[in-house]
Amino acid sequence: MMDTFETFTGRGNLKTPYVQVVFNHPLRDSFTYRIPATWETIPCVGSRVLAPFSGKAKQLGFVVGYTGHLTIDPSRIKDLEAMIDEEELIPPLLYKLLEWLADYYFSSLGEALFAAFPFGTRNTVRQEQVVVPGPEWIQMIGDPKLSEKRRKVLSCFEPGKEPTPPVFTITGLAHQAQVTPAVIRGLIEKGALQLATRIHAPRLSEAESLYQTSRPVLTEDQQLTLELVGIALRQETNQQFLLHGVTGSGKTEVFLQGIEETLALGKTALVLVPEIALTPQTAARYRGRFPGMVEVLHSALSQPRRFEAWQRARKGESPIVVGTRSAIFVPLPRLGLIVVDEEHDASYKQTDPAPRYHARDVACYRAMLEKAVIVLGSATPSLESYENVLRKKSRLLYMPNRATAYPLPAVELVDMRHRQPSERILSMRAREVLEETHQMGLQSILFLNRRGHSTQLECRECSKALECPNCSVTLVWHSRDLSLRCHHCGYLQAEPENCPHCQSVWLRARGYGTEQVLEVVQACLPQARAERIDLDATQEIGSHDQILSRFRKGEIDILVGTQMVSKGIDMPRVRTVVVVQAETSLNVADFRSAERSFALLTQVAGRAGRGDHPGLVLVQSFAPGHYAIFSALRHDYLGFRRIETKIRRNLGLPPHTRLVNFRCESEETEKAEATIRQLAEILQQSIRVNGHFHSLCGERLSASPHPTQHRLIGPAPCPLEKLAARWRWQVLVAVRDGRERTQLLQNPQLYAFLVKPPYKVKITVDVDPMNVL
DNA sequence: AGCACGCCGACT
DNA sequence: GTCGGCGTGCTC
Repeated sequence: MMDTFETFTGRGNLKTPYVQVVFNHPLRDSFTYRIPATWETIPCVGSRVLAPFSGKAKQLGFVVGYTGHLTIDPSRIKDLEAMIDEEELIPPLLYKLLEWLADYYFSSLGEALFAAFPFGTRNTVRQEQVVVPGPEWIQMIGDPKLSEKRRKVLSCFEPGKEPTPPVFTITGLAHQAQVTPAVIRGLIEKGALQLATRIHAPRLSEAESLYQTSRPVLTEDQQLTLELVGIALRQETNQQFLLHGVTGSGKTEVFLQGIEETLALGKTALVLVPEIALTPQTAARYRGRFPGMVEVLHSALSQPRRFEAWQRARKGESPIVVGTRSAIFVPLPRLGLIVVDEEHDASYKQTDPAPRYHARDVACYRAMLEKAVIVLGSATPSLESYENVLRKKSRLLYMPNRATAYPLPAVELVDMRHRQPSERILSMRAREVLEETHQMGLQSILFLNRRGHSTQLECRECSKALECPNCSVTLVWHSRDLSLRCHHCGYLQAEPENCPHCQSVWLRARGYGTEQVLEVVQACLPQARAERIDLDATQEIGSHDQILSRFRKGEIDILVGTQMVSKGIDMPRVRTVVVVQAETSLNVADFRSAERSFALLTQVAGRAGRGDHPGLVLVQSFAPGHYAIFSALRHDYLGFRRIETKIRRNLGLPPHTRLVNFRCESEETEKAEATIRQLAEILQQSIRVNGHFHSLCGERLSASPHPTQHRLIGPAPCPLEKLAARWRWQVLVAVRDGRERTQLLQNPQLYAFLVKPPYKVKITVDVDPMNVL
């Protein structure tokens, strides 16, 4: 397929009348279509076509190649319906990247291509109708008999009015002039106004002008780092850097000036940011520095908007793109620099629909193909990225000093094992500090990674907790509407009067979440204005951004929240951060839970003391001896890494190996289990180590006598055994490197099993999975 | 993944 | 008697 691709990227010279097309479904086969004889040009590889597929449906597909001879009965071949893109939508290098991606992450090429082009199944080219003055405008506005309403509309286009030149949509103009759209249509008929099509109207937002900044003076760390990145950029070869900078060391400024150098070389730059961090402020900082040159791509954008932004990037009209995970596929021409900010963040890994890719890793491969420089930035680099430094695949850039006036905040541990009953949620020390901070006229943040009021409702008689009927988790009690909710499948029920098991009326709430923390704060400090920011609050009150901007303006004194407070808050008046229960994320059943906890604690602590006051961080914990917690207290990344790396090595887990997770789900747990055992059997057979096979279950972790190639972990029920009424089982395979992984997945017996799974069982393959064990 | 064809329950 | 449930197998 690749050689035909090389030959026929251009068009017009095709001798063979058939194209191969893939669709957005898991089938790996391409489908052959005839190019209608009437077509003057042929569609090129990486462009979209409309084709009749499966029944009477016309489906959008991507052209992936051409062929002259048919392998199936010619009478089954159908004609293409239409050509959607005149030119290739996916340029050759990006196409190559996606072929690699489909192979690496075990998805179909169609899924990969459609993931890179996330604009639905219809052609989304949209041109906006705008109103502009028509030929009769001058004469009409000069007419003294002109009606009041019409005059209002026409005067919107007088010279000197904002915006210049005046551009309105029909509804926009109607709103501006306080008339109905009918008035405007009347004026269009008269020729006083006319319609024009506009592709795009970039406007400088308020936030943007707020952040319009000039280059600040760099710290020594920043200067050195920038110099090294600059040298790499000028060499125009692929080079990978890991920028390890403490919170507040000014990584973003390095990125900004790196982009400046990139643009000066006539190249373009791509910045990836994690999902939650993409508050308008993040993008505004880039837009402010490079007005009119930045496209922002994220999930909240409407499809037409996203498509427009994508097109402008593709045509080189906007040389900078800032975006979340899927922005890694934006076809910027002459890509010179890729930045992956907060590279350790798990939201870069796509979990649900295939392809289950990791945008950071895709970025590294893309940088290689494009001969671009890539900078991964983090205050708490992932072990994988740090390992790449040790293996010389990547170069370390270290910024140990804060760029702000104050050093890293003092972190104080509050050992909750020795608390009074009254201090169940907030220790006396925390109450003191919150009050003191409030009296100083400064702000505080309380962090707890758990929504709701109480984590469970438990019967006092039979001591059973109420569980979700669809998932294997307890229901969380929400005080707002006295409801019980499942945080996984969205199940909702009213608080019951009796225990469903023994009918007892004695139900008690146990465990606490952000709702209860807020209650405690309000009870302790009634004089302070405290509010909550979590998924529920953003859905009830208003957007995440609204709450944050009120916090910034000082309308809120104390903010209680989940992960949402850990990012995107860079506010000078925050003195105190309280981590309500540091070990919550440690209890998650996953081998990365320590790493995630450490990163989260470091991240949250970094919110304090960014202005003119030294910061103070209180960490309340029942497990203060855990290395993730004590390392975070001391801002000791390297110490943490040393311990964690050793543990992972002993267990044969990443970064020393790579994992592939095979998951089975079914309505019946027996079916899922039986299937996963069959799968494990196939995997076991494909392990060619003279019968040496190491099963790794729970505690029984044995070091292998000789280095084995692959090793199975499981099969076992998934950490979330039942989700949305489906039972889940998994088996993990640890392989040493990418070559072994390829060998494993190319086993034809395995492939056959995966493509045709048993009745009513779904199998998913997750390469480099994030939430396992 | 969709979607059509195909064989068994509660409705006009 | 039919409308429609979703089980299963195919899609150039």
